[in-house]
Amino acid sequence: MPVEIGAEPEAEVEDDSALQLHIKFDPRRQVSAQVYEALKKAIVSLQLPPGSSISENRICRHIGVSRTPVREAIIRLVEDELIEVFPQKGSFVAPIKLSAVRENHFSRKALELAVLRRAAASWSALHSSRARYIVDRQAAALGAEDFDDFHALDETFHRSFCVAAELEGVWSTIQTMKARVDRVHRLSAVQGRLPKVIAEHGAILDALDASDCEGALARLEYHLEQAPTMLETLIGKHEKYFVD
Amino acid sequence: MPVEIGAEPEAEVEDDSALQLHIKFDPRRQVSAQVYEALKKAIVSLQLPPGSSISENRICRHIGVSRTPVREAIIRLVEDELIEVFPQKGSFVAPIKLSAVRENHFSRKALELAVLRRAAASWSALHSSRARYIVDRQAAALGAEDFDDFHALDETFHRSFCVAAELEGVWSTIQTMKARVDRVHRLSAVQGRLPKVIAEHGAILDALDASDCEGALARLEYHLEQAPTMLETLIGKHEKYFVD
DNA sequence: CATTTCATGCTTGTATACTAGGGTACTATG
DNA sequence: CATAGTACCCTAGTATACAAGCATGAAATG
Repeated sequence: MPVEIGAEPEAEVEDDSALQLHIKFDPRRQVSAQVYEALKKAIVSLQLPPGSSISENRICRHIGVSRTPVREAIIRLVEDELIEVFPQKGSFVAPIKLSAVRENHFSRKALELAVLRRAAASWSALHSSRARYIVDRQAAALGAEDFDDFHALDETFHRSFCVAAELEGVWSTIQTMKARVDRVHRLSAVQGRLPKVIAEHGAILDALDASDCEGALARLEYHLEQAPTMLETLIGKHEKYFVD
Repeated sequence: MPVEIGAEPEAEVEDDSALQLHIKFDPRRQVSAQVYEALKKAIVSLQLPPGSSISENRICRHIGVSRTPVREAIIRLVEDELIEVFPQKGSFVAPIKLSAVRENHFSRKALELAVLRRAAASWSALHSSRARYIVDRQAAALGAEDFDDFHALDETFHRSFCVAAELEGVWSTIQTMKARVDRVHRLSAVQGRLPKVIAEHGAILDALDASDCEGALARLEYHLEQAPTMLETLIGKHEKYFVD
């Protein structure tokens, strides 16, 4: 049963404060889509930690819309395995399931490696310069301590391999699995690993530019393997967030 | 329009006849989930061919529920890329998008091969006997010309590798991509390929039983490559189902 | 004081009403 | 006859109302 995992049992106060879903509504777009994006962003960024109550009523009152678009956003987030709904009891941000993290990491690695193998076959100077530009901007974001931008550029970098392989649709699949493990990455972001990320990205591009396909694959695999290595320490520090 | 006063139900050319969604409702389960399953089955089996109108009103009248659960089912099917919604115009069964078929096939192959590599490492006699039992039942289904059962057992067979690899959660990812290409498989089911499917399944198991991991991978890749080879002829025969 | 019972307020699930926009067929006008 | 306008109906998007299940706690009973 989803007993509240609230780190603060004494926090009787409406945790509406945690609901800083700063939505600036664009009336031309669907409300449900905008709610979905705002909630997903808040969950993945751990602004809404695992176990948080996602009451349809609270949210729709908070942002000033009816329950229907909120419900539709929640349905999509359940599909993403980021929210769990218990009928007649409540909806909650899903805990980080270790088996799911393991399996999604496995899938993501398999897909990205397969994509990279194909991208390497048609790698060009244009692809290289575009990717290096992304890495440069990522370094700038790190210097400016703009971590949201850093993560956004990280996605752009990995996506660029899908573009080079002319398999851009595969990226959406990777992204779905990435979203299911990204909360772990956010937890590990404080460990000072970010400079290494930039170096590893550059190393992959070096191998691609040298037409060293196998080397690029090895370096990407190494890069992707870094996150799980520190999983145990993370579990210890944030035990409340995990299950299994 | 030539509106006759007589309101004969049969006077309508409504393709309601195509909506043979025989749902026997289980009141204990959510209506929306049951509608989702029924619609998905009808779409994947081509009972609702690409381009069919999925009017929320028609469907909810047809099965006797309100629009809400139908809407929620449609939302999930949009996520599956099986339905396209055009606001203020209508919702329709998505056409088979060639680029998406190509990319989902790529992803599925990458994932299944990665899973099989791990399954081979822990392959046992028990895994083998279970899988061979599935193939046997598949042969029986083919003999009985029970193609629905055949396809269900086909899924079970491929899933068994995920079970053996202890990556059962990966199956749901594979299944999502499989659903996006399964309509093509249904079109090709008439080509008399089904006996070959059984033989190829057996060949994979033979390699696994012989601890020939690379051989098993090659045979699975061959097996998965069979569907796309006949894609061009299918496009010719059912041109209006495809785009791109 | 302990235990049972019931009232109340929460939750999500479902039904229905309303809004705004697009498509089409008919009509009026030139 | 041709064309432009208009009215109607259909669509999905959103809002609101109602139903049913669960949790909590207070009150009544032993």
